[in-house]
Amino acid sequence: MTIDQLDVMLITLLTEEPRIGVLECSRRLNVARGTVQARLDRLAARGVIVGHGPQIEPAALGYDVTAFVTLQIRQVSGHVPVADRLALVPEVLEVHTITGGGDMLCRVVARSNADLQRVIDLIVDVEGVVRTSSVIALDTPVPYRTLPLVAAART
Amino acid sequence: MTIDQLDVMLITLLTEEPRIGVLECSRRLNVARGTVQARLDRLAARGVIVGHGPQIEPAALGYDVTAFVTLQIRQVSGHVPVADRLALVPEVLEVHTITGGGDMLCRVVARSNADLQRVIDLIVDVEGVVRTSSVIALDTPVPYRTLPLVAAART
DNA sequence: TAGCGATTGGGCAAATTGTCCACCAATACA
DNA sequence: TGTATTGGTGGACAATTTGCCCAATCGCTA
Repeated sequence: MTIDQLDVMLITLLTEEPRIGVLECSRRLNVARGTVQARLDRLAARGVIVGHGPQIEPAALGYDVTAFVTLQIRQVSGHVPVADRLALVPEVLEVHTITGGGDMLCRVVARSNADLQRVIDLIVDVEGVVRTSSVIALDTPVPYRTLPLVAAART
Repeated sequence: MTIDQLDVMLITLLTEEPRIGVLECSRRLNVARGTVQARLDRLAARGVIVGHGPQIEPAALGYDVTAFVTLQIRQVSGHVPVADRLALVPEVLEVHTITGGGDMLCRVVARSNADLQRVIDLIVDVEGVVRTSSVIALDTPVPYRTLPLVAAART
């Protein structure tokens, strides 16, 4: 939870140029290689870095349409079975339970607006879903990022 | 845009075990090393894989609260200047322009509910923002993922 | 049938990794 | 005050991996 300047620089460096290895990092940051390795191990152990996997762009796969779908669910059986079934839909990228008028919020993608209808129909058909309300993301002026947050979190 | 079985297996493998290199991938998938390299280059060139950077968990940095904030903005000057100023707030992780009653949707994080108020105040203070409406994410039964989508997109 | 893109299997030098070690400085603690 | 503990440094080593080259083969299509 405590992040210092070196951690921030390390994360920033790896975010901007993921291909460079530990050795190159240590050269760029003017520290010993062992230090970089230790820092990365520590960040991973603390759960700050949860993975290094490839980041996929759905639009490049033809899924140009992103939408946020708010669900109202039948409260009786709880939200877990609903979430489990939503997870079976590939186009559902994430699901949250939320406060406010709705019960759940899903991010979904689709190949087109017509295809979005199909995806929404899949969601509506999920047992326990009473009603849905969708908004389409027209543009994404700020794509998902965490670097500014990391910088702000430094001690 | 055309993804085949091998691409899917490669992305899956790298997502699950990002540390393994190209050579190890080729061994696991029973293909030549050059093939794996060529596939990765192609996926990157096509924009399917947009990065390999470390994935950061905001909660591990103390940002336990996630919220979605819908904004109504003064339409006159457009949304670009608003988005630019929102981008200056580290706790704003992403911004979309949307259809429906609201004009923009932001994902924000904060250290606590009280801290969320501070972040929302920062957003309200942005020039052009007329009104905000927030929902807090209580739980995330399906965290962000793209693997099922990748599998579904295969030819 | 000829051409073309993709894949294969191999080879090579250079770079990187994983894993040790001893040593030093700062800090916390009894 | 003396003593662990922690984090960093700099170096060493073998083993592995990378980047880059090549010629041959395969499947498909014009």
